[in-house]
Amino acid sequence: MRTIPQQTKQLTTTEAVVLGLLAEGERSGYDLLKRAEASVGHMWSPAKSQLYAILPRLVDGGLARRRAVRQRSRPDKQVYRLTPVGRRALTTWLEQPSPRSWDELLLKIFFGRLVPAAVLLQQLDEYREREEARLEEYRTIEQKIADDPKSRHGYLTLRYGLAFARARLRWLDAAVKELSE
Amino acid sequence: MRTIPQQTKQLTTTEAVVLGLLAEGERSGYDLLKRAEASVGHMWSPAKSQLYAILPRLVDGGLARRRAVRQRSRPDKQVYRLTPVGRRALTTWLEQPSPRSWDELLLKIFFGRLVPAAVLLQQLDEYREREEARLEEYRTIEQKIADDPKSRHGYLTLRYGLAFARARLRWLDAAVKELSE
DNA sequence: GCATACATGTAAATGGTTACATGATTGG
DNA sequence: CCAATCATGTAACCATTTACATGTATGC
Repeated sequence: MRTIPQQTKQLTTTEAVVLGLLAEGERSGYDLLKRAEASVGHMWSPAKSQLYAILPRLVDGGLARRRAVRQRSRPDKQVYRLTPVGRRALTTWLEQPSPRSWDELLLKIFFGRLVPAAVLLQQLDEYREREEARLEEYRTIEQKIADDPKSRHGYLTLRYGLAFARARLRWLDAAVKELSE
Repeated sequence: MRTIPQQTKQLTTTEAVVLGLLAEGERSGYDLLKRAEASVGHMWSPAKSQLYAILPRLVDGGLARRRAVRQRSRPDKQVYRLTPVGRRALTTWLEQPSPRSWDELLLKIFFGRLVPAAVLLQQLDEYREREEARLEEYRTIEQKIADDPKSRHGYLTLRYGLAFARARLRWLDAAVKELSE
């Protein structure tokens, strides 16, 4: 049995996003920046310098392959393509439980077509619990400060928290429903 | 005319938060960590090491003063208090237009009692425009991908964006109303 | 006897942003 | 002629996190 080269180290969010975009097909750094801007960029957008730093790293790690493309009327470019190892790293990232933040959860949903719906449902479920706990916490705080005129400003931000915890739970419900079909 | 010592450099968000908490009164690093956890921590919470790094910097910059407190049954501690310069730096930060993120906007509201309501209303107003633009953008995208089965996952995250842009606008309305009284 | 709260820090790594640098081609 | 697009990077800086380090006092 041969051992498959493994990325032991965890992907950073930015790396995962780059892999996710690369999963659509062969792309140059410039392409990736444009694509990101128009889609996933609303959730996560790397700086140019960071992107160009990451791409060679992915190649070194065996997650992507580079190919030089000659062009006449444009500057030559390097295009990158996912390797099977890279694709595996991406799905592993997608499967990895307990997203650390909403952004991460959303990214996993965004790139979720690469993975069975059950994986996403699990991610959503885990987050639901956290969100419910948070809502509970906010409600406790609310009862403490609701009518205290001194905490007017704090109360405003708390109301933001309450509204958003509830909205997130509603979205989670809808997402679970949608992905269960 | 004497020149007042000025912090020319912008405060980082974490520094602003520390100043904000210090505005409540004299506190030790340990106190600040506890306080943050229970209140502003839901929006912004610095690591321990960062807090302990920032406090001496504030003293160096003339924004805070340090005082050693001897204790019998507890380890001795250092408590920090805002100087007038520090308070000024904080209100300048609060007044500074165009918050770069929601987090920053929320923090400014949270510490907003230190500043006339008009300042906050201006901040809210600026953000409203941005949020309306964003909602517009999302709606444009929605029309493009709504019925494309290939963008099911992207559509889910877009719906998150739409729901939240709308929720933010509702919150902005409520906040403006509340602060206009 | 052990966990927790009190109290403060250092060292190292990392992940990311901003600014700088260059240059060809296309379209108005 | 000028602006925008295509194309790729380096250098410097920064804010922040994680891990390490130490020690007392209180309450169960």
